[in-house]
Amino acid sequence: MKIYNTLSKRVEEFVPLKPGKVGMYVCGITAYDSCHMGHARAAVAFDMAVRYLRFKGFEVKFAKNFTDIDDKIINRATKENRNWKELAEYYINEYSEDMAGLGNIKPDIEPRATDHIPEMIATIQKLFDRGLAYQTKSGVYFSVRKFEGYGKLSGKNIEDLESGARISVDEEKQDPLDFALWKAAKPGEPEWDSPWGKGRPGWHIECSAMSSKYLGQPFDIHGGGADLIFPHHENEIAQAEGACGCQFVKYWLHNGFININAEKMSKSIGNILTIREIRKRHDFEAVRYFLLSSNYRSPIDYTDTAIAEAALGVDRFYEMLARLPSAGTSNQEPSNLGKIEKELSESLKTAKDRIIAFMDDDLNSSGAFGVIFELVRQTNKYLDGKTSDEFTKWLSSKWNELRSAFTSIFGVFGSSAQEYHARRKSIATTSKGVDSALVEKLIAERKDARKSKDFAKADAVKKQLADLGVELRDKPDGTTEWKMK
RNA sequence: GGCGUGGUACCCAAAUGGCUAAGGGGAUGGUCUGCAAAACCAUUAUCUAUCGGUUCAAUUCCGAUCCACGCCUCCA
Repeated sequence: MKIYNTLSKRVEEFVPLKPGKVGMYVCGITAYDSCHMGHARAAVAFDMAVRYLRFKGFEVKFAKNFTDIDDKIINRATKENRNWKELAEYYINEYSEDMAGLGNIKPDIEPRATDHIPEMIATIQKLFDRGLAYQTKSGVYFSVRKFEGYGKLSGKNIEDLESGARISVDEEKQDPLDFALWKAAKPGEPEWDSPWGKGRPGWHIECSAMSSKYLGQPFDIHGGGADLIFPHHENEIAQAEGACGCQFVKYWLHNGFININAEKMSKSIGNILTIREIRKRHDFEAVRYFLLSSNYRSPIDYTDTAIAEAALGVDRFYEMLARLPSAGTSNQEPSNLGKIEKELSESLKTAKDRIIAFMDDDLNSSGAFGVIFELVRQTNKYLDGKTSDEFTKWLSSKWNELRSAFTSIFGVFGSSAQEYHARRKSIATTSKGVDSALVEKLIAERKDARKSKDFAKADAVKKQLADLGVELRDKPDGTTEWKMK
């Protein structure tokens, strides 16, 4: 399998450091506010990566951190007159709920910065020992110029960075590029003891210290949003490699950004879309399908229309699923197949390998979805024509097999059609304020009208329902199903 | 200014040095249906931003141009 490594800027063959095992660390959140679609995208992208690696048979140890001490947390806590620890705890819980709601698998380890102060202090001490750190009145800093190779991840060189006008000049620092390892305590702020006086850790040091602690050094994969490449990940490398004298991470993976209506999502524009807000309006499978329908490295544009279109794709899948008999499957492929069966059979047999081929090529999820939908069309085509019990049974069992693989890789298409429709209906009626009881009552009225062949009345009721956004489907057995358009 | 990414049909989005340029959504016509819905069939890119080059052959490789976007400051 191949993955794109930001460090080499090319797609590389993935070879773990220890055969069969993968250590993976992804930057989580700073717990000071509700999480937004950007967090959702990063989380889903790396969730897919972990799921796929496990699908391939790797034993994956997956860690994702929580930054629970930071300027932003302190500022917000002060502003809202809350305890900083309680605030962080609150948003960590919210994040965990959001992630579960999106169908992400919980990381094996979720280390928190404040639980690892001694590890960070030890790392900083090593940097002192190696002459890469120095102390000033405001704290301890990393001496960027003394670390050979600074800029290798982001492709920047020190001179370019130096000449950039946006670097703030701090009199205390020996060089404007130097960054804080330990911040000296300010009155009223949380503080810990250290060999350099009371204070708190800088932002970057936690990831270097915690990832190395749980995954060793070097470890296989480090992921995060593309915006973290510089300075965060660059600094992580400098600290970890500076302290250890060995390589930090073999493969660096970065997910692309999400825009909102073609605009960058930012607090100043005021277009932050939180995960919980989205989850009220859309089913998680639609959100996941949307996020996975383009390459994890490309920027994507969020619009409500885009999610609605993704939802139609998911609908299409479950419409097909509902047509397959759930009971009575067979592993025996019948012989004597017609042309349509033969074609379908061929596709069913090759689907898994085609999906794997796409995913092996830098996690090409969109290609993998294409395989599934091609199969959906062929399956529908078969079911529309002459069917045979034997073939249908075999078809069902092949789909079960495929679906279980697909679900384990992407975390979608794993519900039953009934579950899916119930969920979708509940979200749609709630978000649009439609009363299910009223809908049922109107459907009953229409049924009576149809029975007495009063089609004018039946259509009038139908129109009334359509105005509510309700779409009807008359089943052959005389019952009527409905869903929200 | 430095570094980087991308421009594929009405929209989203894969792929590829030559074979019908996936898939989803939309649109139009048809089959089915009391009417619909769903599903299926047909049509919807003689062509992959533009201009050059390499090649027997390029959308795919190289160069230039134009356009869009990201990072260089906290940020998924």
